[in-house]
Amino acid sequence: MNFSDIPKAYNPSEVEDKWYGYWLEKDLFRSEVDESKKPYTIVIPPPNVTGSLTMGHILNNTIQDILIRTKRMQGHNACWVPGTDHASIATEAKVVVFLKEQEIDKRDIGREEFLKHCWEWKEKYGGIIIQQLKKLGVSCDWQRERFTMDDHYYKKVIETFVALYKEGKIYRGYRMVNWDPVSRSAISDEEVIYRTVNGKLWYLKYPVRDSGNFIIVATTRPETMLGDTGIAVNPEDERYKKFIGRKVILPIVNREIPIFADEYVDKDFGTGAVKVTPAHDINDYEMGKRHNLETINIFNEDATTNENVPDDLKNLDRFEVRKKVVEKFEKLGLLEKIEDYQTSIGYSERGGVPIEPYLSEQWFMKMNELSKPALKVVKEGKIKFHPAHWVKTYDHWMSNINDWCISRQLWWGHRIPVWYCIGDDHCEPECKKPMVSVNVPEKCPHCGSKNLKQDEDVLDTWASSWLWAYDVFKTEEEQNYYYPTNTLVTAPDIIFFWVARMIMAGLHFKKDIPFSDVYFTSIIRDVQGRKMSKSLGNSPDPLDVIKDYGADALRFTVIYLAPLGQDVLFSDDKCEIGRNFANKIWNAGRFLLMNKENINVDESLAEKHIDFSDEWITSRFHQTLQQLNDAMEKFEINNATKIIYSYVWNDFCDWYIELMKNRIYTGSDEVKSAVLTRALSNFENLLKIVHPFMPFITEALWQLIKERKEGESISVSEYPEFNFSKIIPSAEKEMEFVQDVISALRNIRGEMNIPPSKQVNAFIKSSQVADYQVDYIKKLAKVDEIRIDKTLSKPKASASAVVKETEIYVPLEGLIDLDVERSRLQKEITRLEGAMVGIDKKLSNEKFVNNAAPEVVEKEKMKKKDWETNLIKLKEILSNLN
RNA sequence: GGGCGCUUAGCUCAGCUGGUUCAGAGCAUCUGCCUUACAAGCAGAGGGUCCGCGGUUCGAAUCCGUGAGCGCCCA
Repeated sequence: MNFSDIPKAYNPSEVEDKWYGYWLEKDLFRSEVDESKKPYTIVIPPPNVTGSLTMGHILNNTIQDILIRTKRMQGHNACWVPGTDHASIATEAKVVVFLKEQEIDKRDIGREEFLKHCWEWKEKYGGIIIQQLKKLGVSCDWQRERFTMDDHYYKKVIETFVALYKEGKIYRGYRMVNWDPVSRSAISDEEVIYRTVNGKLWYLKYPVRDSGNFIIVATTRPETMLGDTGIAVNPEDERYKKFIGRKVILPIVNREIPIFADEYVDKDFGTGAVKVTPAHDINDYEMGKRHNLETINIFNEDATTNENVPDDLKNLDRFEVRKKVVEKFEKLGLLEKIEDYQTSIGYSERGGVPIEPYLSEQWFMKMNELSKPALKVVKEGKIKFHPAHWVKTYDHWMSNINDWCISRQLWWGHRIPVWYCIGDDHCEPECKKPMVSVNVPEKCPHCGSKNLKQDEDVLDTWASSWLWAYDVFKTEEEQNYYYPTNTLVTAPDIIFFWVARMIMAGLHFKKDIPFSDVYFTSIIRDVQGRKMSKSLGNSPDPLDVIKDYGADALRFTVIYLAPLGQDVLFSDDKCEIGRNFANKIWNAGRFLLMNKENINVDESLAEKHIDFSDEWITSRFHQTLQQLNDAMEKFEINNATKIIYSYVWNDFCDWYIELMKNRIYTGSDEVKSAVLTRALSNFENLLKIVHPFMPFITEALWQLIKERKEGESISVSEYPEFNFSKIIPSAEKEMEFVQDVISALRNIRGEMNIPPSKQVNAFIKSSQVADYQVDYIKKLAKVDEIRIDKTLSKPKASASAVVKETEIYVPLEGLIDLDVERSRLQKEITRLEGAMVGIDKKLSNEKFVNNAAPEVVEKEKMKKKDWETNLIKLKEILSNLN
């Protein structure tokens, strides 16, 4: 191949599809049970099947891919199970809207027909997100792709319901729930989002029966007065004591309702008297139970008024009826006043409208027993959270957990496996009992009737996805092998919805934790710090970003910007970080490949002609590897990118490649071969540690630098192993010295404004500089001739520097500006003097010398000695400047 | 009201269990360069009372207390 044809700039689009296709074709991400290997398992947080990829998914899945690719290369049996979630309420809402556009109401077409539309919808839009994920380069085992409504999984969800029912952990109850009037379904506490809104407080006057008095109540929801069945005051409230036990006439409705005392009432809120609507407020409901109040439901399922209100107010929307009620009060002269009032209102996460506290028959799961062990494993550290501070949030929620409302008045989802006998005339009282069973019961066990009806409701989506960590594995054998999984990577906003519930399910049904580590990702925001949302239009389409910058660039950038536990402020153009980095790697590879055309690669020379720069880069590599392993171990993935970036750019490219050029261009054939052979091997190691982060470019280069056999891939190559003996302090020290000398010379050039085209010479007063270093210094500092002599004296009209007691002079007859040189030297002297003051203060402080660790004191003394020498020399140079 | 997190260079952020001048990186800025891997680049430079106050300590960006501002979660 002619490597000179390799383009100067990395072009991701040419590379990505090709290699992703190759990986899939060679089935490299397939995992099967293999007892001889240790599994490393991740289950994907299943995205909504009909959703599309967001930046959050990018971050989340990149992290998973980094973990799984690293482990795969390190020899684990890496298994990443992908899949999607049916997202009951979200998907159903979309289909409802879609049908509505064709003027179809789901109630008109019925359940069967509606579900057909849902499946069609799923076929049409499901899988888009999976295709998008593939563009990101993720290494999932696609043969294991699961869907929460697959037959197998569906059955498991149903079996779980039945099992928990039999254990007495699931029950049916008539309760006040969070009702979403748009989807006409109950939702869980966690799906309610509270927002502070500017509302009003209406003061309504209720006439007290048989007296000329009124009681004034303040309310944020005047329309609910139609369902009022009592007035409550605090028993200690002197203002109202005389009214307790009397009745008021409820205006408009003309119902007599009692005035009673209850501790719950806050004397300082409003007027101190509150209206009580047991059917439409959770606190009122509790009070109603305590005082045997009537419960009057005034709303239909869609929050329009029902037959329990006066005729002229029937069938009105809740906000419309509010207006009318207030108008009526005003007309009756019973509206005392209206105040502005800030209040917190619960909105449905899905419907986007205020939720309605609503009494209905629902299925609940008892959480108390399930939550206790789930809290314990996290508090004891059996499951580790990253960052750890989420433990507190988890603890708080788990300790205050309520029973979980698991039924939804929806059709798309896992239909509750409960049947009711609607029997015939022969029904027994027992026939009222629900029949809970995995399979359709043939007949009522009590009356023998075959006239049965299944519960209309489906289960909360999370009541299916909480089994995800094990039921994605279909066989006992697989579950035993892959479960518990290793790491869960997820967004912190579903810590309760999903993480907590998976832990409960895992412990209860599998008797073991579902994963040992949970990585909570950052939240991606826009540059102004706003959450990304469709309505704001501030959410970039990741596929566009991939098109513009490349998947590797996007992956790298997002991780580079995402420290553990911190939000990420993202904009497309930040992907330049990753794109430039990819380009840097590409060109390093290009450099090596171009030289490969003229230089033989000869493995037998790999250990020949080694100098300090070779030892140094190896030493740096192993130090990098050590830091990298450590960072990955601690889930500091963001830190890992910085470690890699710095090694690739600052060590490998800036110094190693630059140093190598001397020998590559001017060495003997054998030297050239030795240097290039080693360089390619070093580069291969570099590619391997970058690969989990940037899989495409590293694969492309890995395939180019050596002949590879069909089916080989960097993604299944062996990860480099840290070797302590490869860290060579002497080589690092020598390199540091050479770097310092070069930097000093470059600094002189820069400060003196000497263009690169202008050659200069240098004098070095030292016995430290070895001949073989001189070539490197010449090349990198662009110096023509270097004279080394430990006795030389300073040449006239020269700029100077002192590096580790070595004096460097650059004669600049005619070029030097003495003022510039003076200020250069003075700056360095000032810096050193400042440092000396600090160190003198320390060392003359007896308490420091006595209390500090001896090695710290020793270090300070050494520093002082070095700086002192340099300082003296610099001052001497400055005073002799001419 | 309770809990959590954040505040370090113009911007975005690193700085682990106090100790190398510890005050850093990237971007942005300024200067000089198309030096045969890379201008998506190279070399050099400028830039900060580490939010305020108090404490512990020989020594604090780092630990403790407190105040202010910002953000998130829960009630």
